[in-house]
Amino acid sequence: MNKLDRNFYLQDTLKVAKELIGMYIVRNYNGTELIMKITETEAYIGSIDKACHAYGGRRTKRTEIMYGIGGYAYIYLIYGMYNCFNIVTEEKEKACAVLIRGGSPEKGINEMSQLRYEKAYNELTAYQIKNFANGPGKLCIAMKITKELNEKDLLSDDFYIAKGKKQNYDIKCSKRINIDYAEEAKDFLWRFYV
DNA sequence: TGAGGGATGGCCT
DNA sequence: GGCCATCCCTCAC
Repeated sequence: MNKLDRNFYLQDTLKVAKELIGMYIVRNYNGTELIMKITETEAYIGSIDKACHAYGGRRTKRTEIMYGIGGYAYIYLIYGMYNCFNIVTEEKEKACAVLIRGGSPEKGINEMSQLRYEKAYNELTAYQIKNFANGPGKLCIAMKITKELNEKDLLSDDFYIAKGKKQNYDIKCSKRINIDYAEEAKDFLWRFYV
């Protein structure tokens, strides 16, 4: 696969969030290559964004990786049970990131199906297929993305993002999800999907 | 097809 | 001690 280089991640966060649509998350899990096509992202823009963990320059042990240079994974536990996978963007100290909100399985589908439902893919119901990875927590379950991958460099060989074939996606944008606490920032159109 | 609620634990004040 | 960038089941329609 055609791995993205560092410069890609150093661009404007909204641009990165949009261009990630249609690209691939590649992960080597116990010798099996898992590939997920990205279908939904959200941008979180550092100190100015009330929905961002780094809003107002808030800097803690958890958010420290966001203050580093782009191209690293920021993975955290949400609601006590689920992981969310983010990609840090832009230069050091910007504390911006893109949340991967959804994807569709491309390779290693049966392995991912086992991780997700403990069933072979061809045994899944239509409902389960529809809900395979259409949410940040679900996507992380399917690819076994856990805290162990937090702060990992996405230029590594076993966990990275790869360019898709040149395709024209009809990319839509909308408000972000479940950030009602973020006041005016909840209305920013920083969610992208196909 | 959609609303309602419970599970669950790290993080931060 | 309260808050969460979620998911899934149940139940009604």
